[in-house]
Amino acid sequence: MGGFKASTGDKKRRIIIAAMRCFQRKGYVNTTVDDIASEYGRSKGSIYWHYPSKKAILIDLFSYWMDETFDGINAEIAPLKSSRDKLIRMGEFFIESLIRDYELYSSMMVFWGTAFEDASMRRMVVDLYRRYDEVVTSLLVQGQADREFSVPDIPAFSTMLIAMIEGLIVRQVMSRSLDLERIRREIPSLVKRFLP
Amino acid sequence: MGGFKASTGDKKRRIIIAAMRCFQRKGYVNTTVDDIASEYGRSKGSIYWHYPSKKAILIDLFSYWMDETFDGINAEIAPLKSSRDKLIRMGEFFIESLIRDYELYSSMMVFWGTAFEDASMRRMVVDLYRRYDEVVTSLLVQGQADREFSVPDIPAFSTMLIAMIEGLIVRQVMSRSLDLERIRREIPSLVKRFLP
DNA sequence: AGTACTATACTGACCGGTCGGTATGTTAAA
DNA sequence: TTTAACATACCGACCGGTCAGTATAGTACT
Repeated sequence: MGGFKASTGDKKRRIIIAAMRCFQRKGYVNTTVDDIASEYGRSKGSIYWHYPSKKAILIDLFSYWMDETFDGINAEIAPLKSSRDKLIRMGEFFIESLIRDYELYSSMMVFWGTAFEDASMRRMVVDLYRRYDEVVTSLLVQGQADREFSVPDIPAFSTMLIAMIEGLIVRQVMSRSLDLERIRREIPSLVKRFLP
Repeated sequence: MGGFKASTGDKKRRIIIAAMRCFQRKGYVNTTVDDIASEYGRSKGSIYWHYPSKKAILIDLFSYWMDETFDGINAEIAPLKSSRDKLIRMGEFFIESLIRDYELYSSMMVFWGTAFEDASMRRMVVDLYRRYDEVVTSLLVQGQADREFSVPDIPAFSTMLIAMIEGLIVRQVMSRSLDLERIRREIPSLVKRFLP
């Protein structure tokens, strides 16, 4: 993460970044294509040369972010052996990302906003859930197989763990008032209670 | 909950219900005032006789729901003695409400959507968080004082418990695919792990 | 080197529909 | 006959999307 570097004359990438900044400041509905164009430093027509619609920009931004997120997670947990440690690291990673790239996460939350209004965006968010679920569930299965811990109901616990992370992100973006450092510190003790 | 009865010729109440149904189907942005009027069974001019703006309807709906929710929670947990039981009951109550009044929760989620776009709506959501926090924190403090359980960091744990509930609601409204009965069954064991 | 041609990238005026909100008139009950 | 409650017709700002034209840079032929 922390990525989104606009270097190589990749126009679409640059437009995505411009859009991200606008969405972050004004939300999706309140951002006009002219806003994006002016942040991009070009005119509106130019935007439409690269993208067929405003929504296509949002979708592209979402896909990009989703890929980056999963690459980040995998890189973080790959070197660890214990499944419990991987889950702890995953939780910490999200909170650290939220602290570091707050603006990014903030702009990503517009997806949730649009998903409540738009079926095709909702499908993308649901796909994201599915991918989170795959990761967490496989870690719970692995840890149980290795006799690291035992959980009564893996799908239910997986769902609840993911829900907690998501809830924290949503809340922080809304209120900007959480003591994230403090929460990060409590993650190991929390996961250990969860998975004794 | 399960309320929102339109009986007493209270026009504003009826308008709120009509708006709720529309928001639930189409989201806030995609619902026009004409939609609300037609669901209300009257014309647009009539809506504007009762409410000064579309947003005022949303805000009124939110306040109404917020009050109902906290009344519901208090009624549920009042008869219980143990703080841990109260927290379990609270969790179960939310899941049960989500199963029973799915449409209601679904329409409430438009607040989150608008809150990402609109500062005044965000303030209302933040106020809701504050009220949740008050309830959960006081239960954790009480339980700790009664030596029922011990938590290392009450604010952090309170935040995470609330985040989990919120995350579950958001996800269910998005995906409609959770096995909520299963999750409800796991709440006691989860809270007991959380608060040993 | 000069010319012709082409693909890419961009401009900005413009259109057309939508929708929140308003102005004005109507009805029915007290 | 007053007024709460509603209907109808309308306004106008806003904005996503279009399009005819322009600029630039690479290529190919002479």
